[in-house]
Amino acid sequence: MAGSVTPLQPSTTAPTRRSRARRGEGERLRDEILAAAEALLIATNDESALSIRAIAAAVGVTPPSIYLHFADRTELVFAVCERHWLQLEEAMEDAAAGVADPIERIRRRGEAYLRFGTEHPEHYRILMMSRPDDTPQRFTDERLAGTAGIEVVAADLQQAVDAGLLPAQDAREAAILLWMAVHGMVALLIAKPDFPFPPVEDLFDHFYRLTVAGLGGRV
Amino acid sequence: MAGSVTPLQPSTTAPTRRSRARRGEGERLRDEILAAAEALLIATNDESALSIRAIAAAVGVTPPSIYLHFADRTELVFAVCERHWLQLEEAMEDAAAGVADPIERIRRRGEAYLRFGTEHPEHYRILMMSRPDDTPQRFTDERLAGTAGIEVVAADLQQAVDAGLLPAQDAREAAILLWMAVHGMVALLIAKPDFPFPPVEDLFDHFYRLTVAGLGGRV
DNA sequence: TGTACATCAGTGAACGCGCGTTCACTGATGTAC
DNA sequence: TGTACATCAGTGAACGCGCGTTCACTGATGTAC
Repeated sequence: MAGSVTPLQPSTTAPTRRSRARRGEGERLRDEILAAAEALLIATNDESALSIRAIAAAVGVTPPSIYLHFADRTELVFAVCERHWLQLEEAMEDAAAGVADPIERIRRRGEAYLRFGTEHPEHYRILMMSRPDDTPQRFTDERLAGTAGIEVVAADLQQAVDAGLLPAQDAREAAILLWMAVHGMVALLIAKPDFPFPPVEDLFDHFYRLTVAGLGGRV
Repeated sequence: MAGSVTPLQPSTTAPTRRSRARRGEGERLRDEILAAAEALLIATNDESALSIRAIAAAVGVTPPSIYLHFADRTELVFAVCERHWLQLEEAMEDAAAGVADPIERIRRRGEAYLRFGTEHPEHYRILMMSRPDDTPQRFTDERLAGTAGIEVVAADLQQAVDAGLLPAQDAREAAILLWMAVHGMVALLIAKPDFPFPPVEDLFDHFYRLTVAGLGGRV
């Protein structure tokens, strides 16, 4: 058909006839590559669609050009992820900002985490569900703890304990437990999208009440 | 080096000089293929190592022979998984067998689930963490619910409610929540093996106490 | 104002790889007569 | 007891694919004189 869409074709996807960057503007391509990669990831919801060739085609450039800006594919994928690391961290921070009750802060962070995961399943998959060997080395574990909000949640828990809202307990371990639990929600929702789960809101609400009660707080 | 091991080489992996099956014993190869696939999966801990060619080599047979018994690669991988589905179900059943207290039964099932996941990470990954499109159609969602123990755990929860051990609640939804939480533990332990998690036993114990308290039971 | 030259963003063609799968075949095994 | 034939477990060679990556190059852009 004449009018049918042929994706991955530069003509439709990329700025018509990309013009070569001027001297000193080499970084422009880098941004375009990242943007195209991100668009591809969102459109296909499939990390394996992020091939050097596909990205190059989407940008409207030949594959070797990618290597002008990234050492290899892994680095590129990492760079794409990095944006989303930050986005996840930010979403959690924003959600908790200005809230006085430490337990409520935790709830909001959890909600933001859940929302991020369900709204960006393939990003979440890459960040948290991919094979360890595929994960670039720079994703250090401290970084991970930070992104997952372990430290801040532990701090909030500690504050709740100090305020007498929760009984004394190992805040860090509890924070890890919460992370694992909310990760389980996100991960299963992503991996089994057709499974007849109850509505996410109900699940999260139930989960939250269960958790707070479990930690010894008043629901 | 003369003595170095070259894996995936039939000579070392497979029965020396596999003899052709006799008439009517065609099924023998099918079993050998599955066994080799499973061995490969365990040895490499990597689903992508399960290529038709690698499996054929491990069995000591040519790639096309695989198609005598499996329609395609997906079917083969599925057949490998099927064994582990059953194994997981069985492990949970065995763990709960003969225990009178419904809450204790749930705990044992959870433990068994956790152990299965940590001991067979790649199997667990395929079953529960892979992309939905990669999952063979026959993995229906009812099947999944059964394997994850949703129904039996829900029944135990209901029994606990009826016995006055827990306050009234939606048993099925609670069971799904438990599944999600324990899945979160397994999935993160698998995906982030280098992360400094507290010892698994501590985590599970903490998790169990939190859960029971959260559900309204006495810890 | 004009020209030679250096710089640098990108190209074009090719490399070798492992993969799933197909196809026409071979040759041992068993069976009918 | 012997032989022709059907069956069936497996083979060997090849297909086309998309991939990451390398290499020598081109040609527009800017700069020095």
